[in-house]
Amino acid sequence: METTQDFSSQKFPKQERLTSKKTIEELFSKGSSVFVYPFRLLYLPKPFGSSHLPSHPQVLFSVSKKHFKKAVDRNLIKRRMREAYRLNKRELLQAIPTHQLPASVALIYIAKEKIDFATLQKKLKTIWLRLVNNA
RNA sequence: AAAGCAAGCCGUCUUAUCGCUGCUCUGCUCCGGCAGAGGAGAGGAAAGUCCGGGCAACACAGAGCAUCGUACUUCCUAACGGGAAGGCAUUCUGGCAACGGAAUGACAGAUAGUGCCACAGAAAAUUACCGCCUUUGUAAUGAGUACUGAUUAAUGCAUAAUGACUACCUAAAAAUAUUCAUUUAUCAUUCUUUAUUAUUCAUUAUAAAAGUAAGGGUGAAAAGGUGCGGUAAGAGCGCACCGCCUGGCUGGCGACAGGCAGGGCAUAGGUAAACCUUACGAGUUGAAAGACCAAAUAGGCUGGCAUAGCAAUGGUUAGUGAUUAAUAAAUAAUGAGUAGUCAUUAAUGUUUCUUCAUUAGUCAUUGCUAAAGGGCUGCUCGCUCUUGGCCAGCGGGUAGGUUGAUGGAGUGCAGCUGUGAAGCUGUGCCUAGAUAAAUGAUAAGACCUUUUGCAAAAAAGGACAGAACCCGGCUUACAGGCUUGCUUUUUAU
RNA sequence: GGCCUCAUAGUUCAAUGGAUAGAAUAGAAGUUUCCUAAACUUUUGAUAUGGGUUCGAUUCCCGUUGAGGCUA
Repeated sequence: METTQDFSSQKFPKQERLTSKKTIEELFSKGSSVFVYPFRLLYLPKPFGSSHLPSHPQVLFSVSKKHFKKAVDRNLIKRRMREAYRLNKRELLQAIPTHQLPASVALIYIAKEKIDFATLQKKLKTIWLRLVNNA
């Protein structure tokens, strides 16, 4: 496991995604949030004294069905968000010291219209910096 | 060639980099996975969830009722509210017509019953009302006839009066008769006008009775339609044609069509996407169903150890009592003896032993109970707080995982059967399988569309839309392109 | 994923299949007032949408769109 500490990897395997229903519920009920248009970011810090150190947070991307009725649009935005995170993962993770990394992060798309990939990337970086300052 | 309509088909492509999810192979592994290579990875509607089926769990003797759905016929199909072929109706259209063509149709039943049909209208379904017609009564008006009265005029083998003549008689006269005249009066007839009465006819009004359903401004809809006859007036009352109903016949598997005979038209208005009737069908719930594996945790269960209580049995220990036997010392008595001392006895004491009883403890076994301690009030009940252990096994089961779950009522081609939907045979082909949920992002190019532009080129954009167990349909959305057929127009030969 | 309900003026609601679709309130204009408020008068709907049944549809039936709810 320690060998996968390599930040240079642009991979985004399943361990780095948030899949557990329970932790999602916990995140949405207890997590603190940061808001930068067009995102809202929910995060949950690591449980105190947990022995095993995850090298990366578990991330979840979400788009509201109310704002985007069609599944095609939701899929497109989620894919763009995922790519933005994946391609900038190294930079983003190095910005935060390892012990301060949140355990789980939910990235929620708030805007009501589609945004192109470049600006999406920029906004993702700014909201991540806000998260760093808050933590 | 262009345009329109219809049917069918396709529905962006290529490369690079970085990724995502399965599959196969190889290697490594701490057996959880990891690495490398190869190859695969959204649709015609994947959508809506409107029908139907598979599959699964539960329910279920059978039948009926209720509820829901379907509704021209025959066929196709696993099934269907889908499809095919037909029938009928409506609309449009070609044609002089016969006869076609196209589109649409929730297209069973209103002659089983109930309900509703606003406004208008006589009336919305029983027929009633008005009206028409006939008869009768009454009234009025008009006409005719008759009677009566009045009136006017005319007429008269009428009457009377007067006069004359004649006859008779006579003195004369009167009277009588005849004839004539007169015109007065009366009467009669006719006519004019008028009145009354009666009657007849007509009209009107009114009342009653009978007939009738042709007509009655309306309305979406008015009790078969049109014509002729017929009638007091009318009426299928009769007849012709059309429509309707009934029953045979012929053709068709059938829906139905054709024709014949009869009924004379009624229990016949519309509405069943009003209730309803008839026939047929439907058990309920959905893959987040269901099946399996299974951490952690927990007053689940079982066993063992430990704990607390109660009861019984047995063992053991101790005490007490009784009993039996033994017994040293002390005490008492007796004897020997001055005494010490010695001996004997004692229903006395002590100790030990046997047996029995009882009490207490402890142990074991068995059975039962789980509680115990504290607080609130002294007790009971009640409430409340603390403790309620350790080990092993088992069961259910949470997180999680596996499965269900992707090759099938699949599809291209050919042949055969069938009008066709479709079926059968042969042969070839195909292969998404995610699970907070992959199938992408970026860059470059090609293709297409739009805008600007003479052009070159530039800019913007790439339809509708994303599998979630699977399949058959239906519905809805859709830029653009291709093929075929039909129609129209233009050009050329 | 599955199931159910609803849609009427700007807003909140009403309506038996029967016709100009009402009520309250808001908005606009006017009257009143020195001005405002209050009061009074007038005005504002393609009944979400497209079809069908019916003589006639807000109402009945079908399709589409949107909103809300239930289930796990």
